[in-house]
Amino acid sequence: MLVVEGYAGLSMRKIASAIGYSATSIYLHYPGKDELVHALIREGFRLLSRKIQGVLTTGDSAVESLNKLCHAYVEFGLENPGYYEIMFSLHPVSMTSFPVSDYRDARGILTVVERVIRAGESEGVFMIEDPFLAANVLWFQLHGAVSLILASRTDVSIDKSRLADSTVRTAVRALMSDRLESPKS
Amino acid sequence: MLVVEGYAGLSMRKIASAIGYSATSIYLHYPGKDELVHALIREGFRLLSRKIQGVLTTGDSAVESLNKLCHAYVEFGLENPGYYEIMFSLHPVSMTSFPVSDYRDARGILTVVERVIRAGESEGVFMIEDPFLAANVLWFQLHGAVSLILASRTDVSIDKSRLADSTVRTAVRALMSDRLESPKS
Amino acid sequence: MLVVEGYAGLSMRKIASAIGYSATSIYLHYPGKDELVHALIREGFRLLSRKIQGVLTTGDSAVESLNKLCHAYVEFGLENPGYYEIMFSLHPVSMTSFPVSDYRDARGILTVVERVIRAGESEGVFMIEDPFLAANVLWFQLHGAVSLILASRTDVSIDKSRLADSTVRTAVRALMSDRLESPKS
Amino acid sequence: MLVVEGYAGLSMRKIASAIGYSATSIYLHYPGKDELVHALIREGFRLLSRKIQGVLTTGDSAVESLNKLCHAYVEFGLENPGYYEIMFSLHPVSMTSFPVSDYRDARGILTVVERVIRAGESEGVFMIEDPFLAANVLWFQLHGAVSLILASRTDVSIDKSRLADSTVRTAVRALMSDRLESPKS
DNA sequence: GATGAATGAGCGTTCATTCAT
DNA sequence: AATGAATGAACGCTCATTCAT
Repeated sequence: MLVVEGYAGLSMRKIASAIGYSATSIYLHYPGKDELVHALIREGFRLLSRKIQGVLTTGDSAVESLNKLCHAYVEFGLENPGYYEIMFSLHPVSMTSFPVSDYRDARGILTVVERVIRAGESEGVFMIEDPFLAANVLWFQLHGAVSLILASRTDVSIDKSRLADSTVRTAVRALMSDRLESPKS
Repeated sequence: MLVVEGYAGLSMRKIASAIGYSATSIYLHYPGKDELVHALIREGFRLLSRKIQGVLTTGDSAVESLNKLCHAYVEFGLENPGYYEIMFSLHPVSMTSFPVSDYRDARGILTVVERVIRAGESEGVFMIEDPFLAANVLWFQLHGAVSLILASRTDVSIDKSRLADSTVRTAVRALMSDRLESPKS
Repeated sequence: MLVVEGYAGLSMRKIASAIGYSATSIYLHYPGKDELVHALIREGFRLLSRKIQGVLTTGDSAVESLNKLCHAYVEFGLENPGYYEIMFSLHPVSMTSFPVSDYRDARGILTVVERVIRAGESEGVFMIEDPFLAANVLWFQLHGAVSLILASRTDVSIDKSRLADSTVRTAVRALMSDRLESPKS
Repeated sequence: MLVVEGYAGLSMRKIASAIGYSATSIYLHYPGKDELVHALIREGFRLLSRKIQGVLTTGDSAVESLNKLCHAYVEFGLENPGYYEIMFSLHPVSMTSFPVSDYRDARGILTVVERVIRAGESEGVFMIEDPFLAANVLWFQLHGAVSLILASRTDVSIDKSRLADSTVRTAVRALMSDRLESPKS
């Protein structure tokens, strides 16, 4: 349902009728809508996490790893627009009481990126002052692409996969040439 | 209203009472909510466009221009979360029948970026194969930052302005070092 | 509706269908159920107040006044069980945010009683230490009768009007013989 | 549960989780909610009955007995608002099919009162024409006090225990001075 | 004796929209 | 140009109850 209509189209009633149960039945498994969405978010992170873990191969160079990782992320986003929306775009106001612990999985993904970046530093191919900050910026780049493509905000004249490819290439290359000083703030 | 509550908090009733008119009166000016939001989107693009135009100064180098432009964009997003949301994140489903022509303003902004990039090429400081593609990728980077910051998905331990600064710096630098071949797709 | 089903049977939907309107329409006149019930309570007090005022005649002795007043109160309760319930029995939990000012009307009624009691003192027929306290106790007596009769808790073998009469007589006489000391608490 | 939330807060689900059983299990012991509440009502009467029996001492004068009895009743009501509510205020509509026999306990309490009144007559301190009627009126007085205090309808400026004391005193004294003719109805 | 799964009915409420005036 | 009155649809949610196990 998330895929088709996005979060806005996600109502207890619709879910119920979609799965062939009464709306009441959902409340047997989740205390309320918040918790259900919450569970979906966790599931989304689990899927993304698995996909990312699955793509990494020991023996790969840092650049190769990063490339795979970025492509996996973008692919996940484009293939799971509903999950992606609740994971990364759902307005905070709708997310009251969502346990911070559940974002640990998300952090976990960022940590993987960070680790690859550090590996690249060891290999001498990346030169980063603040790997965590760099991981965030990388994430922004990928998210920007996924987000705008999903929101159909990109020019139809450009192929989406070309956009994705360029984004990933730019993102990875940015790390390779990043030998300038970091902000002093 | 958009600023305070975001798109979710935007209802005809609330708008009506906020402007001191009856809800019915809105329908004298807009056929429906879609068209009203549509108008708001145009207004948003007008604001962003004006902000970006206002920041550019003749005589600036391409890099300087690009820096200013990027910062202006990010600033606009962070200062106008509601506008930003409907301009770039609102789910397509809610946007049926939105005339494509209205995205011309948006395109206009991209075109400005593209022009600056071309100027940088003339100056010899940028080396880009496909300036339009590059402009899009640049946009993705900025949007990713704005979007995730607005959605409160960034680690609280990192200062938001530092995130923004790093993003802009990375984005601009990416253009400067982009001397590799473009995708063959 | 209150008459037939009591407060428990008072739902926005039922009201709506009872008056031949949609449930939504009620919200055009009252912000919510609380306020609607609130308005009903005020209306109830207005009715009771009018009934009590209407029964008092200048020239009556205090005892006569009190008798009429008590009978009017009991009669009101028995004839308007729904109103009576929300006025005097509705559980406080359902009454959050009910402006205290609205109970001023209720107080007003008590004040009338108090005034009559003071008049009786002047006439030398009542001897009361604390007229306000006495007015409350009198109220308790009447309310007890109304409340239990409405709740069908009285023995069916006793005629309800006889119960009411006895209650009123006892209540009035209690004031006449009250020449003992008041509590020292 | 009745004590904390009153009848309104009494749901099968809540009861079930409170006693550590499933909601379904309750139906093994009671055909439905009505019967369960019914049982609670009986339990309430048992508690009240025991309290009243326990307070009576052989050797007490009728007046003393009556005083103790009245205080016990009021105390029970104020201490067990939930029980008191279902015993004496619950709307008849919710009580369809409640066997009248179960009110025998209630009657029993009234009978105790009646007996004390007759004892007082023998002692020459009470002069009552219809002891059963008088017992009812006495009950009304006490119930009125309990009911209005529980419903938070009394003026906050008057101490509740003072209200209770005055009520009891008035009630007892009413019997002592009741030497006038009864209604002719 | 006990339960998990399931449900229909109902709740108060909000929404975008229409229409006669 | 403006509005009050009205509505159907939908929302999240709670309830007492049933039934197969």
